[in-house]
Amino acid sequence: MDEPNAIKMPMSNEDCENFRIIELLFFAYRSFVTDADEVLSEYGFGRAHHRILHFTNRIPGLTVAELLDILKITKQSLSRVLKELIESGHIVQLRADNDGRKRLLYPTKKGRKLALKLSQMQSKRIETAFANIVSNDIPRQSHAVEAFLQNMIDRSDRDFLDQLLNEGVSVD
Amino acid sequence: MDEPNAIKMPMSNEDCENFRIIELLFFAYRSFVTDADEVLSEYGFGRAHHRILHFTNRIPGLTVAELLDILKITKQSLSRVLKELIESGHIVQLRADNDGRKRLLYPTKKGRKLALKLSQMQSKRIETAFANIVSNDIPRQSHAVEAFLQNMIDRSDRDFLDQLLNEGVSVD
DNA sequence: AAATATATGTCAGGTATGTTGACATATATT
DNA sequence: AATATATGTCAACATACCTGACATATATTT
Repeated sequence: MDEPNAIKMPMSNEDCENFRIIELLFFAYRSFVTDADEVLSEYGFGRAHHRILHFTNRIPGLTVAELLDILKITKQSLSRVLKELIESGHIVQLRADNDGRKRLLYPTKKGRKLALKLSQMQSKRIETAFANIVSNDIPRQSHAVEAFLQNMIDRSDRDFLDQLLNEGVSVD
Repeated sequence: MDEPNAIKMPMSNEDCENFRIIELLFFAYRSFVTDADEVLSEYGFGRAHHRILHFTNRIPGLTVAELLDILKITKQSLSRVLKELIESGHIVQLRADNDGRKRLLYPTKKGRKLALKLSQMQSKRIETAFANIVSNDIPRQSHAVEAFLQNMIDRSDRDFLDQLLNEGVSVD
């Protein structure tokens, strides 16, 4: 009964200056996190495991409370995933000498190895993205950022998206 | 029975050059997406709704298949969320003239308005992040990227994280 | 010493967003 | 007429988050 009232004009940069950056962030981040997924699934792990493993390796001896603060999730949510990482021998908990309530989290050798493997995969993508920023992107810093994000996106996505978002769709 | 074998050394840049970028991406992206959450929840919407709404506004008249390709989710998953956006009057579907099977997605006035509101929130953070790249970050493009990502992170997180990740934790 | 606060863990149930597999329908194409 | 394509829908399930309530061990305060 309502007439559809469909708006057929695409949103333009006049509406919002940073559409391109907004979208690049979305796709770049997706490619970035997806790198690790395949390896993680071999262990029956997900992204939640990855985050915990990463920060435990990066800040060995951090407490559960600190980890919760970093990840901004609830202890119940952390608990389940952390338990699996402990059972699989990737992380250990040690009682703090100065305060017996605190449980300090440390990676094991196994945990360190996996964390490095995952980080190096992500690092490789980042390295390539930096390397492929061509020098005529320098004049404006925003261009370097834009180029970086663009380069972070999977090749398979990049062409498809560029076509869709830049050439656009006919507005009849 | 197993001795813990806890590793107490933090991972360093020698292990992996881009730890800093990896972490900045994580926190920057989190701040970026969290901007919209509060507004979305007023409508009973989540991030899935946001993504659909965004691309429907950005590419009005896109098909369901194209949207699935962009979001890389299943049609069953899309369906549930899209249905809510249609029922709430943010998106309409119109039959394609040239192919009656296709349902073209368009925002309504209401949908356009919400999409713009959300984009402008995110754009504001991006704008500020660009503006606060100080000029001595220019020499290397990577510095501009790093500064940008750093500036994208919520103030409240930034100081806490900087302390935790740079000054580190005592390794006894 | 007793009361309280802190750090952690756990039980139980709920939500949002994704998945797979099977099947239905309408429209195009061969 | 047969097949392919675009979409929708039913059902069951997985992951990763949530809230609320309660338990336990250790520190700190009174």
